[in-house]
Amino acid sequence: MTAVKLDVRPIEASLSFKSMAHDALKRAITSMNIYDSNQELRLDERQLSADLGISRTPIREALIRLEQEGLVRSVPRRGMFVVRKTKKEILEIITVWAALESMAARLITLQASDAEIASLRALFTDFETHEPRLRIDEYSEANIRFHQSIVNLSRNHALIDTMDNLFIHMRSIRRRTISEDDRVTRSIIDHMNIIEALERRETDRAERLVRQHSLDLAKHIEKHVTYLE
Amino acid sequence: MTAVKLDVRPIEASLSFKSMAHDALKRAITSMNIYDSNQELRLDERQLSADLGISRTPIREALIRLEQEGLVRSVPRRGMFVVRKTKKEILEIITVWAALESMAARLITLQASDAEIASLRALFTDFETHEPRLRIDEYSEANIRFHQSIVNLSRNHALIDTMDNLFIHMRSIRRRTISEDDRVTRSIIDHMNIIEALERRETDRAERLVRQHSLDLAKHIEKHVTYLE
DNA sequence: GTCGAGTATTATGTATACCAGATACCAGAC
DNA sequence: GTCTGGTATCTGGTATACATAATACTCGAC
Repeated sequence: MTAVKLDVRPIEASLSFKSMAHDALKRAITSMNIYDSNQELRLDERQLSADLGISRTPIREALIRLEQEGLVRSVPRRGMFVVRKTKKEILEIITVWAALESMAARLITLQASDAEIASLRALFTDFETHEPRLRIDEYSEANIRFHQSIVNLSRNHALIDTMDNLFIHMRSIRRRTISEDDRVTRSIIDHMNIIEALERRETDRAERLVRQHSLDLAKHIEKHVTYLE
Repeated sequence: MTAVKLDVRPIEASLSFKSMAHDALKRAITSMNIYDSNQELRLDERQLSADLGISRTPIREALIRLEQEGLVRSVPRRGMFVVRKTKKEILEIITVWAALESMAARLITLQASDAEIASLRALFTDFETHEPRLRIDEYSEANIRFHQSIVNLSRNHALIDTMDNLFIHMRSIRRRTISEDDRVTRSIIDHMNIIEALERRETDRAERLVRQHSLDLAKHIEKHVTYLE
């Protein structure tokens, strides 16, 4: 007697309240524009508990994860506060970003397939015929996808995970700065140069271009961004 | 009537059970040699609760932080397990390490004072007259301090924090590999070259040397380390 | 009206209770 | 003896209770 083999998949086991609360809070925090107001943004555990319909325990556990991710800060006996990054901190993050993404570029020239590199170019084909400045939101999204693709193509999970964490703090900034000055044109030129270097497997040049592209953003923010303290 | 100004410091407010449990567990995990046994290393919350003399709540919160740091992994409804990094994961971490430390070297050439750079050289003066291979433990510590100093001199807190996290997983590896082959001699030569480049403010060369030094460690581990799965 | 001490209230930190899933154990069928 | 299914126990996930620090409020002195 032999048992029938049913084609079933494992049940999604990660629906814990803790992780759901984490996702919900993360989304809520990243989508709110924390730099508009100047008030201290305290998170009331009981309030969140009521809003999400679960007890404080999983919410506290979610908040601790958010704290490690740098989205909130715990002040003992006072509560959790949404973190507002200072300009200095943003610049530091971009510097780390530059280090990691330029390493990703190195790895791509050494390990990625031609097809994978070609997929980067595909992200911008839409904008060859249309003026990107007229479709700034779309371009901004393509821009973000470009940078994430570079990281992902590195095939280095430690690097990908570390960048994900930094990315949280950068997304809003990138979207905001892309519409300033003539950064769109500059950005496209940079990207095309980077792709070219990757295609030609010019390891050092690809690394340098990616690093410089990020550090240029840092310079721009340092000089022009005023809404950070 | 004017109030007297007493010279008092803020009371250490971070003596929460949560943070104490975090420290205790972190120390316990990093000091145990997780690669000696092959068993699954599960952490029993109630056991820890009894051992530390506090309730499960702060222990769970400490474990969540450890999970974010990559020291333990939570399996839903099963518990927390001490993470054993695979060889592949260690190599990935070293690659990220290389990216960050080489960026730190860049920053040092651009921003650090001569005195700060000189302090790096001082770490090794003890070993100029004495044969380092005979004092391998001391040299290993100096070696670790050297790398940490480079990171710290970058003055970039985002970078420092990120590296701290990676460092947890590297300390045991570095100590173990330093005694193999003739890596000590190689290591000293590399370090001296790095310091020289920093002193001369040769940004690109310093960056390249630091990166290569780390990637060489990766190559060595890839080729010779067998105790990682 | 302003300041300050004392009190009430609120919210976090911790402990405990409870529930449901996971594991271990046991008994019966074959 | 081996396998299957049932049952007890254990353990993590969540809810709740409680204690103490932090805050808001009140009221009286001046």
